[in-house]
Order: sequence, then C-alpha cells, then structure tokens
Amino acid sequence: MRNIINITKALSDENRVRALMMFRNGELCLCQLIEMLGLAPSTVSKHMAILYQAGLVDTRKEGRWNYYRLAGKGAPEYVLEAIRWVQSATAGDKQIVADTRQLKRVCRIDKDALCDCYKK
Amino acid sequence: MRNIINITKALSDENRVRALMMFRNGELCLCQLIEMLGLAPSTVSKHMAILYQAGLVDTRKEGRWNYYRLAGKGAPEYVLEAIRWVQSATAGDKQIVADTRQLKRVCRIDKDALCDCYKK
DNA sequence: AGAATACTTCGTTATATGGCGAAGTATAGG
DNA sequence: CCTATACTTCGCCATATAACGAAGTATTCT
Repeated sequence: MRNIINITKALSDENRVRALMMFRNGELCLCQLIEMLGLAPSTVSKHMAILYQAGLVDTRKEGRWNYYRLAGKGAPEYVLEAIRWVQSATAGDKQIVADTRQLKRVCRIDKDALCDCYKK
Repeated sequence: MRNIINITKALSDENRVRALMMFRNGELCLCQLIEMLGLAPSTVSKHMAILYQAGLVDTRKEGRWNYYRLAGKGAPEYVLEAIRWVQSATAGDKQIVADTRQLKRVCRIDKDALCDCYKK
C-alpha cells in the first residue's frame, strides 16, 4: 500500500507531473529542469528525490551532472502503468504542450550556459 | 491539469484508496464506510467529498442515506483508467484483502444498528 | 592543492491536509 | 410539528508539504 501511496503522492504535485512528462523524449539533467520549472535548485532536487523514491524515475550520474529519466524495464508493472496513465491523462494539456515546445528550446541551450542558474 | 491533480491528490491518502476499493462490489452508505475506516463521520464525509470532486465516485441520495459508488459510464476515460490502475496496483495488498473480508461482515449488519456510530 | 561547478542537505517559513467535535441541514417517523 | 436519524459544514489543532537560501558534498579543471 505504501508503494501505491508513494506514487500517488509523487503525482499529486503539478511541478512533478510536468517534470515527469518532460522525460518522455529522454533524460534531462537537473539544471535543465530548473530552467523549465523556474524553481530554486534545492526545490527541484527535492522533487526529483520524491519521484525517485516513488520509483517513477531512474537516475544516472555522469561527472558533475545528474541525469533523470522515466523508470524503465526494471520497474514494477504498476509503476509503468502509472506513468502511462499520466501520459494519456495529460495528453493535450495546455501546460504540458507548452512545456514540450519550451523543452525543445532549452535542450538546444549549451549546458554550461544553463547552469548559470547556480550563479547569483 | 487540475483534473489530473485532483485525481492524484484524492488517491494520495490511504483511507481514500481503501474506501474506493470498498466500492468494487457495489455502493455503500456513509455509516458503513465509517464503520470500515474507524474514523469520525465528519472525516469520512470529507474524504467522500474529495473522491467525488475528483470524479472518482458517484453519489445517490435515498431518504436519509447517501450512497457512494465507483464512477461509471458517464465518467471520462482517464478517471476510469485511474480506478482500474488502483484496482490492479492494490490487488493482493494486505490491507485491501483484510478490508474485503471485513466488508462482507459489515454488509450483513443491519443499517439501523450500524448508524449507532452517530449516537454518543 | 585550490577554485569552480552541479548538485544535495539543512533549517526555516507559509500554506495545505487530515483529524476531531460541535453545530447546522435534510429527511423520516410518531 | 417535534424528535430522531444521517449526514455535512465549520472551527480548531497537529502534522505534512512546498518553497527558499545558506551551507555541505562530490567532481572536474587548472
């Protein structure tokens, strides 16, 4: 039961649902998510931790960058079904459509430039 | 997006998930849910309002009794899919199995006797 | 080694949520 | 029409959550 509640809790925040759907076309590093969500690095990091704990995303560390992506093959069926549900339920959603468009732009930005979000 | 978040929020509480799964075999009135969940009438009423607002349950008033049941035909596809997800995700869950057994017992209790939960 | 980068963790604050009991509302029965 | 019943709404309290910035950690680069 805790597993299921972890998933629904993780999916009960709009920013986390947006983030999850941003992974549809592949992995993203934190600074790209920070740029997309317009939130503080610490906040986005926490959101990713919650998605990870729920099993909805996998993570990969490469040098200084942490990449996040949708949970794949290894994940339990109910996790994959939850992801599929979010995908179909949010299909055509205004915010998600806007994010998808915006994400293309952000992915073209050099990562070093993007990470300026850490400089104050 | 709000619709989707309403659903995931509604499903992010264990008592509401339990209640939802209790409707699998048909409608229940509030006093039966009160008995099953062991919570105050006002609390259960609030939980049902949240499930209703999310579109996950339908409601029917008959005399003094309010019956709740799973959303049916009229509901959007993503709502029905959410219900199906909860059903398959919680299949075999200890708490849900125990509830199912206990529910059979509670359904045999006379409703007038059950509603004693309101008398203090 | 020292500085810079890309996060994560911690501490704090504001708001949301879940719980209760008391009071309010609607329906049924005497 | 007055009381009892079956809820619902309201007001309260305790805890959980989402946000931030500051400080900590790990990795890379010079």
